[in-house]
Amino acid sequence: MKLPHDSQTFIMHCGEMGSRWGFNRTVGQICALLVITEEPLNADQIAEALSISRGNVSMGLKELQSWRLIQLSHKPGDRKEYFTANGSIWDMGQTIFEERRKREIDPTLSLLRSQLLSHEGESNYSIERQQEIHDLLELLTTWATALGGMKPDTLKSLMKLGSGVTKVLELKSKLKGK
Amino acid sequence: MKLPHDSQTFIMHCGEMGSRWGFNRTVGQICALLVITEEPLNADQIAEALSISRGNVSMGLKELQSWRLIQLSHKPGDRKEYFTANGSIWDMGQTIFEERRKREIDPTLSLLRSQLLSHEGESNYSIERQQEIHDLLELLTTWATALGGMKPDTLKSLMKLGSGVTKVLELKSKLKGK
DNA sequence: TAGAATTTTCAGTAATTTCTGAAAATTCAG
DNA sequence: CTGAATTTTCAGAAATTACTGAAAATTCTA
Repeated sequence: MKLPHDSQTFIMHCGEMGSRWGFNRTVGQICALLVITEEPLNADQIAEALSISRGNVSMGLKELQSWRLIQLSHKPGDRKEYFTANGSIWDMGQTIFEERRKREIDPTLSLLRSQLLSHEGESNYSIERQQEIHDLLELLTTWATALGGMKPDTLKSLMKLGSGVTKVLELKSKLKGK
Repeated sequence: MKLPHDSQTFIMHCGEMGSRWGFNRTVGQICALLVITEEPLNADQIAEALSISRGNVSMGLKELQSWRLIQLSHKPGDRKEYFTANGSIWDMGQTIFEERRKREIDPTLSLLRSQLLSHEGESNYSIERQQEIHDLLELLTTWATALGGMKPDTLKSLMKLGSGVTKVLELKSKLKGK
């Protein structure tokens, strides 16, 4: 399978960015390939398109499944497994956001909870700071969950508000004040 | 310098999480140490507290400065450089958020812009998808910039709204409708 | 300006992560 | 069941990233 030049460029870029996004080069490339390809692809096609080993593709697909970013499908009369990107770009964005929260925030939140439990009442600079981090992460998590629960369209209109949210906030606090 | 057990635990945890947060173990540890320590520390103290080499501390501090997460200070009659965490936990959170946007989103946005420019008018599945990603990232960036510009308190009250934002959104669209 | 104090750099080494390819496991049609 | 098709696993190799420590550079004092 020969890919057009711009697809190549995009896939290679995603490979290079992969590690910054929380996975490795190959996983980034496979994900990009599936996103810009309309038809489902099987592992052999992916391996050939990206010139990587069959085993590596298998591991990459497993990883992408754990991120809930790809979807498995089958073709009649073909025993191979085929894969496509899971949902719209927007859906995938939300999924990545959510998964990263789980991997990057949850473990720390859980550690801080236990730290603070076993030092209840005590008070020194270190504990106070850990408390502050805990509170920030907790707030962030609640907020992220709220956003994650929104339909893409609602979320989109919220984001389009941009800094206009401030005004809406003021409005709200005025109403509440009465 | 002997650190209390809970500080050790926290620092080691941050070291392990470091790579998920976009830097390496040592950088995570140094950052954690500075966050939970009230007094400014110099490079030798950091090296001793974490049992790492002087050179490694130097590199780590450079990295943390590039993230704008630490602040340099001096003591009268002491030529050494001392470091503290830069701002409140909340400030640091905002800084990390912003820096990560620069490192994780901006490069891709810029690549997609040029891809789309050189394929204007054309239309195939791959290009369409790249366009969608571009639009999502652009929206995200605008939104992030708006949030980044808010004072911590404003942002905090926005986040506390949680899913309540939806209601405010409805309110706004009603007002606009009139 | 000399030289002591301090920081930075970087070559070499250590540790970690990723990748390959072949063998093992699984799945499924007949 | 059998065995061919397919996927998964994983030991070892390759590539990448992180760390050390000593030498070079810088900064400051006197």
